[in-house]
Amino acid sequence: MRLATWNVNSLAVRLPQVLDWLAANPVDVLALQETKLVDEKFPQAEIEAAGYAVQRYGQKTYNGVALLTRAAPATEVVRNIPGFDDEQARVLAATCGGLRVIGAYFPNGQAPDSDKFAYKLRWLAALRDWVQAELAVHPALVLMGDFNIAPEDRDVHDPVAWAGQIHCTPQERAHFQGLIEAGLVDAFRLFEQPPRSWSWWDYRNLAFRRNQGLRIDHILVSAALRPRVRACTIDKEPRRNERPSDHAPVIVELD
DNA sequence: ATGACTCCCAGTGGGAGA
Repeated sequence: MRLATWNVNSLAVRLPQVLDWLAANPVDVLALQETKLVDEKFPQAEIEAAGYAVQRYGQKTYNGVALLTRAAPATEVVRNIPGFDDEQARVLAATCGGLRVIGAYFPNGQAPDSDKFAYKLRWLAALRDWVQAELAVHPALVLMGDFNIAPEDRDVHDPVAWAGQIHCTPQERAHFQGLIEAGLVDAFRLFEQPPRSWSWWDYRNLAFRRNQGLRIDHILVSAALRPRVRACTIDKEPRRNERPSDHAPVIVELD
């Protein structure tokens, strides 16, 4: 079984790339972030024609998430974090193929002294509490998405320049560790990986060509799933496309 | 270096992303 997460930075723009990618990489579950589409405008027919069932939760202009599932239907669908009042469409959870899958677009936070950062920290605290409760009910759980957190300095192309900046603050990293302490493991770090592995590269300044990026897109699996993890990789190919997303897909393979 | 690029909704610019 293979699952993947990809921040597509507008599904309206990136739909052909998503369909191409799924044809070449027929994962069982694909979590999308930053679809930037209200549900009525979601390209459901095109994706269903590619063999995937669709769960989507979007809004105009910003945010928006989806879960595409092949073969196994998604059930017990939850939108956003229960009990956390949020006008922003950031989370879809569903049960699929015996797994509890949470796809999430974590808040960016903009700057450490901003209201948006305070919202990010509140959101992260609510997510942790909810994930803990979900783990008690669903031991086989995957949390994946655009975390907007670089967990360690080795996840940052220039840790000195990024020190204390958004994605790299001690508060954000402590929240990432909180998810680990809740019983999840970073699937990417279960394996030896190429040095300077990133999942996002700035559109500006030839950052992709120079391989200057951050690893902020993650797949976390529960302890019960850890023995089943066979591989976790970042697929840089779509970042080489014309008009690419600034993020690359991350893929996990389970027995 | 208050930059750079891309997307969106707007409306001939500006916010947001990361």
